Order: sequence, then structure tokens, then C-alpha cells
Amino acid sequence: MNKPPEKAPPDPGVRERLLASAIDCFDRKGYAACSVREIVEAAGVTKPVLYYHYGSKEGIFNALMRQAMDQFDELLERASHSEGSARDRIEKLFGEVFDLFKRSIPLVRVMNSIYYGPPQGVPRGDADRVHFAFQEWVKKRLVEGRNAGEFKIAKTEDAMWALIGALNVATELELCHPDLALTQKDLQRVVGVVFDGIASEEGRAPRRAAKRR
Amino acid sequence: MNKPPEKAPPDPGVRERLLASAIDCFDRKGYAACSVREIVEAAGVTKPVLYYHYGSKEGIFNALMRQAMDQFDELLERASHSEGSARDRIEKLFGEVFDLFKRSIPLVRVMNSIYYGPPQGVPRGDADRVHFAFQEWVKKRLVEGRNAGEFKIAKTEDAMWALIGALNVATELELCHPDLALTQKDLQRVVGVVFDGIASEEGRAPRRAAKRR
DNA sequence: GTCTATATTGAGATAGAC
DNA sequence: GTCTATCTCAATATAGAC
Repeated sequence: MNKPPEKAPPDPGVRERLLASAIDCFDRKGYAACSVREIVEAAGVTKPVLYYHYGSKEGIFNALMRQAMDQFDELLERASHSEGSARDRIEKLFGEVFDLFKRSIPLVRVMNSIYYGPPQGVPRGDADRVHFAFQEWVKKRLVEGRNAGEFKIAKTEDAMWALIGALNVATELELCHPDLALTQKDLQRVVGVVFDGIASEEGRAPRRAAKRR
Repeated sequence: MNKPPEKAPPDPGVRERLLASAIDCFDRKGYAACSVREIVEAAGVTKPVLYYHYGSKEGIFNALMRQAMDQFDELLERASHSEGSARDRIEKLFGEVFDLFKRSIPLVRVMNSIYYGPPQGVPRGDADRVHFAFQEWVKKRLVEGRNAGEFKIAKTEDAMWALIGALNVATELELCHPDLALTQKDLQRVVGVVFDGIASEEGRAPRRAAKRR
């Protein structure tokens, strides 16, 4: 609700410390279960400081969301100027997105819990916009690839979902089983499965003709 | 914490009403943000009734989780006796899982928010066990399929993740965009993309040789 | 088993001094 | 801008009557 400090900034970096602290707390306990007290204590300040800079608990949450989406938007923006085959460009963006996520696990967990989970008293914000933008980007590349003879796809959406599914699964593994997390190479192989398919040549034409066991 | 009623059950169905009410509230507001008061009011009872039957807010949550996992376990159990090609069996189980999810959206959202999101003061419980069991089931079918010449896969895990990713994406769409939700047929086509791949024949051998644009 | 009434704790947020 | 001290409210949980 409040604007950034205007007159004198005696404690530079308070805002950043508060953001970092909020990410950490939201990540460990969830938005609703994390208290303002815990956030400010970890940031080494008192409650009024948070309310002065961000207006409310929801205010600091929204600031986090905006920060995350700006980063993603920038990635998409740069990717729309990338070069190469459709597959190259998709693989490149997926690698960058995965890398960004890997570097922002706590923030991603917080965002996901609100986007996919129940609203915990905070609005979903512009998360939809970002999701749609990403989907459209992938779909465009797929259409281009098909027109260029690079892909054979009946329905662009199907391929889009299969690809996004592969990326999501890598992210989710990172979130809930860091020990089993996929590497960049692993992800590229999984994505490669989608591009190439796993059915053997003989098994493909007669779609359900594989032998019984 | 408490056992089911032992002596006299004057209000049959209270437990079920409480469970249903809890699912609904957890779904709409999240575990932490949903109050016991709201649960019991929707169930038409008072607070002590909940504490009598389930011991605590966490107790009723755990009861929900157990209920959900039992259903999933049963699905897996039946699927391990299914017949047909590996692809047939995988597609069949995916269809059943997707159907179960579609019929349990609120509960699934609650489970996911705890499994993938921050712990909101409740333990994750046995969710891991179920996930691993599902992954192992798929992996087994893939190995069988490869041994039978049905698939050509270098790394079974890659195909497993691509397939599970497709199922996840269908579930997640259902959760956060019911309007865009995939049908059973849609899901089978997306899964089909993973089985068959989308790369055209000429584009496949030289993996990065597609033309520049 | 289910109620009314209440104990107790901690939450989000703010007033006002400096 | 940041503090101390405090307001207000709603949360989980329980005591004890019926």
C-alpha cells in the first residue's frame, strides 16, 4: 500500500531483508501459517517496519509475486528473440526456466502453493497471465515447427501439454524430493522422450496391436 | 486420536459430515486458514463434536489423507492384475487415476497443497509412499514393454517421468482451470504424444539438424 | 455424544514517541 | 523510518452439565 521510502533511507536493504525473510517463512510454513512476527524477527526489525514498507502481510506477499513474475517475463521476452529450430528454442527456454526455478525453489514453492492449491486469503494475482503467456509461446514454436516440417503433430495443444508436463514434473521433483532432483541433462532427456516418443517402429502403426502378456 | 464411537451413535453420519465439511473448507481456504469453527458450523454440529471424534484439527486432516490414499492404493492394487500390452495397461490406469481425481478435486487440491507446497503445520504423512508406489508401477510396465519389444527406451525413468508429467498436467489443469480441463480423450491423446513422439521421421536421426528459421 | 460457556493463546495491525 | 507498547479479534482447545 505504501510507496518506497522517499525522504531518508537510514536502513538500506531492509526491504530486501524483509522480502527474503518472507520467502523463507512462507516457504517453511505456508502463507497463512507464517506470522508477521516471525518474518520481522528473522529480518531483524519490528512489525511497524513491515507495515510501513509493505502495508500488510498480503502486501509483502504481492511484492514477492510481482518480483517472481517479472523475472519470468524477462525470460520469455528474451526467448522470443532466440534463434534456431523450434525444438532448439523450446529446449533452450525449458533449460532456462528450469534453471531459474532451481535457483528460486522457496519462492516457487510459495507461488505454486497459491496457484495450484487453495487460496489462503491472498489473491492469485497475475499468475494466470504468466502461465498463459508461457503456453502460447510454446504453442507458437510448435506451430512454426510443424509448418517447417520439423514436427508431425495433429493437435498442437497435445504436444504443448506433453512438453509442459515434462517441465512441471522436473520442477515438482525438485520441490518435494530434492534428493531425487533431475539435472538439466535429465530434463533434456525427458523432454527428448516427448519429442521422439518411446514406441518402437513396429508398434506404432497399429496403435493397440502390441502383444498381450 | 480417538477411536470411532463405541457405545451409542445417536447421530449417525456425523463423522462423514465432518469429513465432507473439512474437505470443503480446506479446499476453499487452505488447511491453516480454515478454522474449526467453520468446519463444525457447516457440518451442523459444535466444536466438541469434532474434538470428540477426531481429537484435533490435525486429526481430521489425517483422516482425510488416509481416506484418499486408501482409494489410490485400491486402484493400484486392481491395476496390478490388469491385462493387455504395457501401453494398454498404463493407459488404463492413467484413465482410472484421472477419473478418480476428477471425482475428488477438492480433496486432491488439499493433498497437493500439502505435498507440493509448504507444510502448513501438518505432516506429509504417507503421501510419499503412494507416489513411489505409482512410479514403480509405471516403471515396471515400461520395463516389461521394453523387454517385449513394445518400446524402445534407453532410460526407463525418462519415459516414466514424461508419462507422469502428462497425467500431472491434466490434473493440474483440472485444479486451476476447470474451464479448460482436459477430457479423458484429451489426456489419452497427450499420453499418446509421449508414446509416439512428435518429431517427424526426417527430423529424428540428426537430433539438432532441423533447419534454421 | 453433544451441548453451553469459557480459558488461553497468538494473530494482524496501529498509536504515538523519537 | 523505526521503535515500544498496546488494541482488538479470532483461533484452538477444554471443562463440565446433560
